[in-house]
Formats: sequence, C-alpha cells, structure tokens
Amino acid sequence: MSEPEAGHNWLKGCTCFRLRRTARRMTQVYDHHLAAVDLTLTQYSLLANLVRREPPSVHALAALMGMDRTTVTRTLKPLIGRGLLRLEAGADRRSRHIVVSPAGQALWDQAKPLWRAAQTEIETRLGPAETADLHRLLDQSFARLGEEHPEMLRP
Amino acid sequence: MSEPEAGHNWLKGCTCFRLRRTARRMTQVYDHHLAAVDLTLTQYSLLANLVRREPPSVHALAALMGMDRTTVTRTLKPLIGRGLLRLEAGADRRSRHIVVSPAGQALWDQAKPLWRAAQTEIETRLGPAETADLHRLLDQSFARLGEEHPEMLRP
DNA sequence: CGCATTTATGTGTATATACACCTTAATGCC
DNA sequence: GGCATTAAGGTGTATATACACATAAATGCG
Repeated sequence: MSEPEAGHNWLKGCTCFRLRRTARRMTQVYDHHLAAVDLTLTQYSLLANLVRREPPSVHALAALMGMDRTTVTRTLKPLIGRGLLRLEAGADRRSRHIVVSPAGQALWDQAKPLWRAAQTEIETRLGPAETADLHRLLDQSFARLGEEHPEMLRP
Repeated sequence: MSEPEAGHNWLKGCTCFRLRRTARRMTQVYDHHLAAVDLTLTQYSLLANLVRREPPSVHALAALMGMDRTTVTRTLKPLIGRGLLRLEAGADRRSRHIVVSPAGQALWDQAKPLWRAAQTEIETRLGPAETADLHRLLDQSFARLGEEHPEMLRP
C-alpha cells in the first residue's frame, strides 16, 4: 500500500487543531449569549473566579485560569476600565489583590442566567453523556499537560 | 442540602472554560516544538490545509479551518510576508487563490517532524485511548456546533 | 547588616480571533 | 441591457494570548 494518503495525517491527526477549532466555535456561542451584558466568555470566567472569594493576586488568578500571568494582566484591563474590578496593594507590596466592585457584582448577577442559557444550549447540542465525557477528558488532559516535561527537568 | 456550593458551578460547569483552558496549555506544547521553524500551531495548521491541494480561496480555507473569514486573512499575513505563501487572482475575480511557494513547501517539510514530536508527546501524556476519545468528542462537538441555531432561522 | 536571589508584576511586541462595516464583482430578474 | 441582490474579500477596532525583558519588593545567607 505504501501509505496511500499520508498527507492528510499531518492535520487530521492533530489533537491541538481539533481542540482549537472546537474552542473557536464554542466560544462564539457563549459570546453571543453574553453580548447582552457586554462580556466575553473569558471575562465571564475571570469574574467567576473572583466573586465569593478572598481577592486573589494576579499570580493566583493565572493559576486558577490556566493562563499566562501576563495574559491575565491584559485581560483584566478592560474590566478595570469599566469599573467592574480594581487592584489593591497587598500586605506584600509586590502583589495586588483583585477586588470585584459593586458594579462588578451587579453585572455578574446579570451575566449568570445568560451563561446558563449558553451552557444549556451546548449541553442540548452535544448531549448530556457526551458533555460529561468531554469535561472529564478535558480536565484530565489539562492536569497531565501541567506535569513537568521530561525535557524541562532542572539542571 | 439546599445547594451547599452553588457558586462553583458557574465556572466548574462551564464546557467552554474547560475547552479554552486545555487549548491554551496544549497550544504551548506544540508552539514550543514548532519554534525551531518559527511557526505557530495555527500557522502549521494553515499550511497543512494548503499543501498537496488545489489552492483554495480564503472563503474555502476558512471553512476548512473552522475560522472566521477575516481571521484567516489576518493570520495569512505573516506567512505571506515571509514569502511562504502568495495570493493569486482567481477566474472569479472576487476570489483569491492561496498558493504555497517553494520556500513554504521547504519549511513545511522541516515542520512535519517537529509537529510529529509534539503530537507524540501529547499522546504519551494523555494516553492513546484518551486521545482517541478526545478526537472523537471534539469532532462530533464541532459538527454539532455548526448546525443551524434555532434562534438564527431565516425570517 | 548587605548583597545575591527569588518572587510578583508590568511592558513591548507579535500573533490569534471575530464583529461591524465597506468595496468590488458576479448573478438574476425584468 | 440595467439594476437589485448576493457573494468574496479586506479594514477598523477590540479582546485574547504568550514570550522576552524590565522593575520592584521580599528573602536568605554569610
């Protein structure tokens, strides 16, 4: 046979391409629902990590989100500009605590049912069993990707 | 029980958050491998859709990638700037064909084993069965997200 | 105490992503 | 043929994302 169509495998075999492609589409669904409160899914996720919690540092929030620290800094900017969040100096004066303002809390209360509608739409489209399987696989993958790389062991 | 910790569900129950979080991490793995040829995983995916194929239009490539059309335009720019691709006018003079240059083909040949190494690392970390399950669920989800929204039916 | 190191953060730069809006070319209908 | 409609493409603007590099504060050790 001599590999009849090896060329296709360079894309169809790619886990990351599939992951990103599905993430693009799914993000649009959530963003369209959340547009009514002018929040993106990423901004919603940040707020979800900030309400009902001791105000975390940028570093801690980055870990919770699985984001690069500098990405968190940039992503917080529009929310701070809208007065939904503010940064407060911590006891350790290197760090900053991220505090949700009353306006932020109010917008969060408005956003919750919109997120719920988006989430319900997704579960309806994918099916309950498939959604649960997907959650399990994504969480497991995220955890395993966070483990130390063999090539990255300390010298 | 009266919902002991309802607050957590606003994030932990979110399919899109999990999807994006895992995509961020996994992208870093591929990008680090592909850095040797100065390509990102997204750029690699574009090239994979362009080699060994009749040069597609921007519109067709966007459909293959599951990307917005305008995102494809922007993402092609750095590759065109490096001389890896070029745009040619089509018979239909509204459209443009995206053609891989010899330099682009040569870089593609260099990139393939690097992608392969990244993909192998992922499959090793996640496990073969989990990787296969993930592929299936992601493809199925992408397909179902592409179906017409009930709210978006034509007037 | 004093300095090297570590830790927390921010900035410059570049790509990734999509929506609203605009231009141009092909199509269809009379 | 002529004009309304549709289809392909690009630009302006804004967020998302991360790496390299810079800054400032806390820590640790001699």
